[in-house]
Amino acid sequence: MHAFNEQDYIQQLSIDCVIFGYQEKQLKVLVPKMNFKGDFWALPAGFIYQDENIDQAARRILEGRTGIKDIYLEQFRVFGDARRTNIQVLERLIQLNENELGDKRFDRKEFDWITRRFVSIGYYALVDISKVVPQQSELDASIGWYSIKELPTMIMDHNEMVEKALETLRLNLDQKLIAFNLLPQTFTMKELQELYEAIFDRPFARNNFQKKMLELNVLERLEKKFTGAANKAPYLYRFQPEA
Amino acid sequence: MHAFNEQDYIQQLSIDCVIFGYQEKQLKVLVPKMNFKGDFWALPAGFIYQDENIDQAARRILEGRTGIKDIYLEQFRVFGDARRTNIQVLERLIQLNENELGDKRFDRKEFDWITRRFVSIGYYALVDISKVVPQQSELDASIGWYSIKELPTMIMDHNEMVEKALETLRLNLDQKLIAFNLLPQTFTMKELQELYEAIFDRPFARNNFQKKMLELNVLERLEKKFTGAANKAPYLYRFQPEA
DNA sequence: ATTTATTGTCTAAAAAGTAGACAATAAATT
DNA sequence: AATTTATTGTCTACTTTTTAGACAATAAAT
Repeated sequence: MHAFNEQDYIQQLSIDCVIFGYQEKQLKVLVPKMNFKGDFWALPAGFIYQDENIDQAARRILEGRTGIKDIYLEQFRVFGDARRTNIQVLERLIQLNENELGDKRFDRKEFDWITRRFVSIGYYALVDISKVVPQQSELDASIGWYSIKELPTMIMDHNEMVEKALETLRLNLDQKLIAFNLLPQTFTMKELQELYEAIFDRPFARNNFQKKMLELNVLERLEKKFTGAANKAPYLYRFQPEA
Repeated sequence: MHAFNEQDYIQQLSIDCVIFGYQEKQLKVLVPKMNFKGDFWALPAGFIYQDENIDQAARRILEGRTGIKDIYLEQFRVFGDARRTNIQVLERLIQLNENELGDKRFDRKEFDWITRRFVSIGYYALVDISKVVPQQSELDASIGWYSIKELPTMIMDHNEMVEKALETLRLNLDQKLIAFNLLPQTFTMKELQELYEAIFDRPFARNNFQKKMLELNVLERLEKKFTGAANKAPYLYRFQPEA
């Protein structure tokens, strides 16, 4: 672990990540809760090293929280309001944690660095939850998957960020075949449909959904799945990269 | 004019603008040429004041080059390669202009500031060329509208930026009715169609194009236009904000 | 008054999307 | 082992949208 050294990073520029996952028929977002008194939820975030591409930085941050190397990710927007700063959050945090902090108080230099106005590049990522081993950082009290419909109130503009990320995800889904990144390698047509329904928050017609997906010619049908349920076993499909 | 003071700006973060216009049935981009020996074309760009929203900064830069206050603009992407720096460009520029520069040589501090790695937020803007009075800055030898098909080779990654901007513009056109920003207040259906053809670089069927546009219910038909041509005079249309 | 070039719009044909129906089938039940 | 059950896979008819062709309307030129 490196000591924090502001010179290593680009100043006043950060990356915030909306990490989407899919579980229990719900679209979820990975949100750490900070290890302080008071309810401080914040999206996984980080800074950019001087010698690092911004996409690399996003990957580093994502890997740090999910343990996964190869993650589908995409820029979706820059948040650059002039009053966008951590200072109110940090002051409230310090106030609530005065006793506990003791000599662990923030270093003055670091405090100044981090309380300036920040421009943040928003990335969203799509991951297969079953592959994720959420990595708690030292600053986290916990880290968990929250349904998009029951997100905690996060610091700053992080809730708005999730909204914008979801908006972009929906638009991109119509053009790119990226939903598969949220599923295990093999899945049934029903599971795929339920995923779409979770993302778009609306039902799809089963027969037509299947037709549409198969017409894309990117799904490979495998041997049957034996679910153990009292009915016909559905096929398993696999996303077929490059026919 | 303020003296350059690095403290006023966010460091290592810039804004580059792709300003689209439409003229002579071609989609064009406003590109200044730098006032130095050698061919240095660079997109209109600038930095962000500490107390300024990034969108405001983009507007300021745009107004400075076009003289127009109300401009349609949109973020389209962040360019953040680790090796993204002005230094090669500036070194070549200084080399080519050694004699001319004389004591006008760059201030050391300013040079250091500007040659660091930069992350740049790309904005594209849509303007009615007839309203634009291109504003040459002191650094410009000229500023002109270049057809998207005959762009000069610009510094750094600016040509790639234009490509990405056009890509985003095309995608957005399918969803938002923003093409009108490129036209004068009134226009004929044919002019609108030719604009779309210039943007998408493909023909549209006249009858169906007209039907589609009218079905959007955002065009107000005005009195006829008298073109002076030997044929039926077409209607003039106007974009109708909010029915 | 006639010709010309282009615009505005109608309609038919093709394609895409939507909805209903039913056969197939794996497991559970009898 | 036959029957029942729940769900999957697919077919087809219907609807809507898109595309293509055709033609009347008309302002200026002849």
